[in-house]
Amino acid sequence: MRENYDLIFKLVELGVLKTPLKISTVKLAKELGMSQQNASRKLIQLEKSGIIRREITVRGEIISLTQEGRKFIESIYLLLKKNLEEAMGMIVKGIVFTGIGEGGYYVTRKYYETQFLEKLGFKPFPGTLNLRLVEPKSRYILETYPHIFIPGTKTKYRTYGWVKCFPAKINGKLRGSIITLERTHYDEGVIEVISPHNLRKELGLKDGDLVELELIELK
Amino acid sequence: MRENYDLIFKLVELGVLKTPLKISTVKLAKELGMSQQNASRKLIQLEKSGIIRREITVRGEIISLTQEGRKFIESIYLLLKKNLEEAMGMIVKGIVFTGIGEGGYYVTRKYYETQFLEKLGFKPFPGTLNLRLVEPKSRYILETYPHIFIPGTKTKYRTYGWVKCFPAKINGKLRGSIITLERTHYDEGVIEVISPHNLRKELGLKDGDLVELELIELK
DNA sequence: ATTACTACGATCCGAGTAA
DNA sequence: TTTACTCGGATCGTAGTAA
Repeated sequence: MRENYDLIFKLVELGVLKTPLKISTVKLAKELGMSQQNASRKLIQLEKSGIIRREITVRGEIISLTQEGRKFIESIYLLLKKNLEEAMGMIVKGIVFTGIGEGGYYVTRKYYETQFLEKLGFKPFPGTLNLRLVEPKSRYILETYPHIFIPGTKTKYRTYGWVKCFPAKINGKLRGSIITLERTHYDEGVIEVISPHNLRKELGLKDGDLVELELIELK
Repeated sequence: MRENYDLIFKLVELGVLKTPLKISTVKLAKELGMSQQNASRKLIQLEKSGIIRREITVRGEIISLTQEGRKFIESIYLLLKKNLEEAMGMIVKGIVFTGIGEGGYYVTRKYYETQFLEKLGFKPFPGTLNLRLVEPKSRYILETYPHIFIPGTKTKYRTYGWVKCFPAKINGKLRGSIITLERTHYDEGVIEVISPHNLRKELGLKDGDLVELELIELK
C-alpha cells in the first residue's frame, strides 16, 4: 500500500494531529491540487491502511488519526529530527596552508568589503586563511547549507565573481566565515576563511595546523 | 513531479544529510524493496527536480543533497515538529459528575489492582473520578495517544474487559491516569480518572467543577 | 561490476455520473 | 450539496538488455 505522503502531510497541516478534521473531499482535493474523486479514493486507502478513521456525514467527513497513524507520523518526525540535528552545527575540518595571496587581494576590494560589512556584519582582516579540507567530500555538504550570497559585479576595468559565505565559529572561539569563490585557483578540496580577526596571529596558527569550523545556523 | 518520499526518507536514513552517500542502485533498490531499474529512474527524477545531485562512477554513484533538497526536508521536519509539539502535552478538560459507582467497583478488583500497580506504578484510591469531556471530540484525539493497555481476563465467575490507561497530571498537581474501559455504561463523551490520591478530597472537587488533565508522554 | 534504455503489464488519476 | 463508483488514458514499476 502506497503511503500517500502528500495527503498525510496536508492533513497534518490542516491540524489533524490536534483535532479531528471536518472537511469535504472537494476542499481537500483543492488543497492537494487533485480531483475530488482521487482525494476520496486516497482517503479510503489511508483508512484501509489504518492511518486514519473516517466518519462520513451529509455535509463532509470527519477525519481523525488512529494511534497507528500518529505513530507513523512520529516515526518520520523522529527520523528527520535525528538526522537533521546530527547534521546541524556541522564541523568542518581543514589544514592551514599558505596560498598565493589571491584571497587577500579579493577581500580588500571596496565592493566586497562593503558587502561583507553589510551582510556578515564585520570588516574582514585583510587576508584569507586557506584550508585544505580533511574530508574533501564535506565540501558538498557545505554547499547544501544555507549561506549568504554575494553576487558578482562588473566595473569598467574588471569583473568580480560571486562569493558564498558560511558564517562559522573558528576553533570554538573566534567568529568569521568560510567563503567559496566563483573565481578561484584552488580545487574543490580547498576553502578560505575570513574573519574580523587576524586568525594566524590570534590563534597562533602555522602551516599544517588543524582548524575546526563550526557552522553557525542561519535563521 | 511526484516527490518520491519513500526514496527521500530512505536517503535520509542512510545519512545523506550528513555526508554524500555512496551507494549502488542495486543496494538502494533492495533497501526500498523495488527493482534496480526503478530505483535508478527515481534517482534521475529526484535529480531533475533539484532535490539531489549525483555523480556516477564505475562502482556505484555518489548522492548528495542540493540546498533545495535540504530545505525541502527541513520544511517537512518543521511542519511535523510544529504540529506534534502543539499536540503534545495535550490538555483534556472535563466536568466532574457523580457516577453509578461502577468504576469504583472495577478498580478494586484484585486483577486490575495488580495490573495498575505493575503498569502504572501505583495502587489506585478505591473509586474513580467521572468526567464529562468539555470537548467530546477530544476523546478521539485521546484514543490516538500512546497508552498503557491492560488486557481483559476471565475467571470462573465473570469476565473483565480491557482498560486503556493514559497517565496524566491532574490540575497541574497530582498524578494519576485517565482510563477508558471496554465495558462501560457511559458514552464516548465520558472518561474516568484514577489516582493514588483521593482526588475529590485533596483537590476539593465537587460535581460541576472543571478538571484539567495534562497527558504525560509515554517513553 | 555498474547505470539506464525499451517494452509491457500494473496501477493510478480524472471525467462522468449514481446515490 | 455530499461520497465514491466505473471506465479509459496516463503514469509507474519490472524484466530484459545494452553499454
